[in-house]
Amino acid sequence: MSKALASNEWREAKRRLARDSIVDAAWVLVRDEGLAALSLRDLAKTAGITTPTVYSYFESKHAIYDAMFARAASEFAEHMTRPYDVEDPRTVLVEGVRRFVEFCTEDVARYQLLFLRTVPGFEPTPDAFAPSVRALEAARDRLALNGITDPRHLDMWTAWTTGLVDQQISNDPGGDRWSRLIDDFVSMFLAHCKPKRPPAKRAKPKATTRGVRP
Amino acid sequence: MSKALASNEWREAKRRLARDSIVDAAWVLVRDEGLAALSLRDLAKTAGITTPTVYSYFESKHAIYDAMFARAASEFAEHMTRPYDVEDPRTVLVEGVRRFVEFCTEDVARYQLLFLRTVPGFEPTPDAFAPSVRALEAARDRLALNGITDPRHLDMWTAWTTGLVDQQISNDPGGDRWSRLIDDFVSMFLAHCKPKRPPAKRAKPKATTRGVRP
DNA sequence: GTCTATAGCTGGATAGAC
DNA sequence: GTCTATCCAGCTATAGAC
Repeated sequence: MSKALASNEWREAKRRLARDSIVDAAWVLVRDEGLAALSLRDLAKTAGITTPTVYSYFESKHAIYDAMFARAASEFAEHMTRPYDVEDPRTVLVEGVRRFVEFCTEDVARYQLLFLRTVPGFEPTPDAFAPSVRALEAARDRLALNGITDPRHLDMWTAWTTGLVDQQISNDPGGDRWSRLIDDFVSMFLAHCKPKRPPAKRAKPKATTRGVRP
Repeated sequence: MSKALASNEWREAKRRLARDSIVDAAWVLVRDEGLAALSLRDLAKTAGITTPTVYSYFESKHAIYDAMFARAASEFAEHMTRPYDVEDPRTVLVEGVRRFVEFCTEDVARYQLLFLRTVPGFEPTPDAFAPSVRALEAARDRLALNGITDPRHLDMWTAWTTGLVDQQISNDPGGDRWSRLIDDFVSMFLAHCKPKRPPAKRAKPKATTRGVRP
């Protein structure tokens, strides 16, 4: 019976690999055709299979977008929570934004799927979405490291970082007209939001934010 | 001959009206079907005509998007440059952001067309685009009123205002979780960017920005 | 699971009568 | 300018043989 189990595991693994390679192909396609231009015909062709075969791995086109979203979200979480090799809290903050901008600008299609919700009727499933929440929590931690725990301040943080990326991508793609403002922005933010004295320990500074981006 | 001329003008006016009513119908449709969901069949039906008739007013679907863009852009310019009934420079600034948020949140489809460029192969023509530039210049003026003329600061301004709108629409549609942060944001911005003393007159503070949003 | 073949639909755009 | 009728391309998804 252990043999049967092993065989099952083997099957599962193979299936996962096949699914992954379809998702690979999907990303290749959307990166140079645009997110909305994804068609199952092209996808099958790029993946080296046929359309019906795609349906034996995903039950619909939305399921494919969901798998793409899941991968993007976990890449995002991984990219943002990777250890920061600096000790100064302010530098950690700056580095976090830098990573965020880097992540978004290096693959605009991924940015669109993850943050802009531009696909017609698509909503990610909670499972696919989960890693994004982790990334937001990491941002909260980086702010807390600087003594910033007010949820309003976290909202201000997500607002300007998001806007920075947005302007960089929309109005100066490939350049650094906005990304070079990061340091200035962080100074402005800390000057306004950081308590002058190390704050007395508070009971439950836990914030209940619903937003997504770091 | 003056009679012939008048007749021509009449014809032109009638044609403009017909075009306008098609654009009306297009906006009605996209507002509750989504921007990408616009189809010429539905559009014709909503406008009370047939598909070929649409083509006698617009040479392609993109031309319709362009007309929609033109209207949105001029509404935007009008909304942002309407007289500000306050005298305090800071209040003008706050009021400007308020108007911007209001404009974007009151019609998300319009916001998407104007700022998010979410329609596949569509790029607005320069004519359609022109009013947006006017709105950006107005924002620059409002900042100058506060002694802020550094182009970098204008870029920071567009970044955070954009991000504020973006977060408000994406993560709290219909609410005020981000829009209520405007005043706080403006304080932060002025504290960091406003010169402490009225600045000596500079030679050519003229900025050369390419961005779009106020 | 994988294929060939195709159903079934919707899209943008056009021909040609009136 | 406006219609009826239609073309043709693209799409998602499925039936059925192997």
